[in-house]
Amino acid sequence: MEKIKVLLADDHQIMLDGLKAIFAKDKSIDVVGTAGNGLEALEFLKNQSIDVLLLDLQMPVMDGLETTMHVKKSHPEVKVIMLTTNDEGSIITSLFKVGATGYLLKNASKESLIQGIKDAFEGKKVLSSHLTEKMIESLHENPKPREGEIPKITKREIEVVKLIAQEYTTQEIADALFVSTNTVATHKRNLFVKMDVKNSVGMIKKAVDWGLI
Amino acid sequence: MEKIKVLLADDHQIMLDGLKAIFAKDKSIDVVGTAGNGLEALEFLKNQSIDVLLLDLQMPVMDGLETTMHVKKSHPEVKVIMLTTNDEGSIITSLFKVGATGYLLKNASKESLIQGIKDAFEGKKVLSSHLTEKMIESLHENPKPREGEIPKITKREIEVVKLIAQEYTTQEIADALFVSTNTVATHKRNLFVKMDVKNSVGMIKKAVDWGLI
DNA sequence: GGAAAACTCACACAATTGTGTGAGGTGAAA
DNA sequence: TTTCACCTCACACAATTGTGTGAGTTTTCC
Repeated sequence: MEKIKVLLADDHQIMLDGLKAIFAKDKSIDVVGTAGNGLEALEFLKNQSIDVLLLDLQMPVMDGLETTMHVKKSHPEVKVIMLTTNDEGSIITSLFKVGATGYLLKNASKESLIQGIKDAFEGKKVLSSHLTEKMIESLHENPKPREGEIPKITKREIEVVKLIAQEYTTQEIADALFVSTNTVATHKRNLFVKMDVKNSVGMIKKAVDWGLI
Repeated sequence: MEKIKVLLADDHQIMLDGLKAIFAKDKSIDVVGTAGNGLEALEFLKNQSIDVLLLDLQMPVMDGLETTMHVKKSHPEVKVIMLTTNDEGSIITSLFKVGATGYLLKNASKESLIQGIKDAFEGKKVLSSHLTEKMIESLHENPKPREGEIPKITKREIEVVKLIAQEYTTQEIADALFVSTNTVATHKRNLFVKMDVKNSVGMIKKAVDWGLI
């Protein structure tokens, strides 16, 4: 089997040494070079092809995010794994948007680093387990706007809400449901009170929040 | 080290045998019993304590979801990993809501099954890599309602959108921004055209979609 | 330094929304 | 059988929104 060619980029020499030591023990990974910042990494790529780029997020001269953008533009086949100390959720979105393949924390175990590189090489997305945790948490936090605090919305009212969300006017809703505009107005009136909002805009926002529509 | 006590629950005997065979090779995992459905699993728990419950989602008599609820109520310390063939995103939310620790696909590798049990035992959340992929994808799909198709919304217009979303009336917006109501009306007018909507409700829905607010 | 884009405002009018109040009918639950 | 939630409707009026048209400033950018 061909070895996986890896380039390391980090502005701390100690980190580079540590990573090299870790990967030296694995016979399927070959560290073909190191770089002190993103710019150096790009230079390296001009002369030599690699499979995986292990990239520190925080670097002077050119940080991980910017480097990723450039690398994916000039060498789209290279898998980029971001290595970082922090675990801000905010950055992660833009990270994958620019084409990164993975995101690992620096305090990850040797095994997960090695596994991460192998996974990335095979085309898999790589996420620090810590991040996975976070994502799961957000998963069951979102659809929970405090169970008990959602008032009872009746079937008919939900129909009205949905039509309002589709930009129907009161008249159009009345026609669609075969009732008078007065009835629709009453439903809206009741909904405003139940949902504690001032107008249709607020209503639709809460409805989305509550998963009503 | 104490072995991890695992109970398997699946309505297919073959599956149970297969799982037992897989775990037999690992010296830190001890399969202490098997069950053909959720009810049997609950019965088992009355007499013997376990660490991890590997549970099939589709089962007669009592399915995985319901079983999880009962188990977490009577034995909250037990880690439940759901095992399933399908990968519907829809179910996964409720799964973690009722307290499941993990969610793995049946076509997962032996290694990931074993690792999953170990991770769960240590209190980590476990997600099939396949699912992780999906989550990552959704991560950078959401904020991308077709890049090019989002029209240019100006700074001022965004301010207006945000205030509308907060149920401000035109008059209130005018006061907040120190401009006349006519100006606000013009901004709204332009926004309706740009965003191709009929009224404020539609506007706020798209604004949310587009990540404007 | 000139064009284009963004922001501002006016005025008038139609359309729609939101509010207040009152009330009749129906089905399900107690 | 009586209560109660839900759905229905009326009428009137205030408030707000949405539209049409035109135009004067300021920023921004080439």
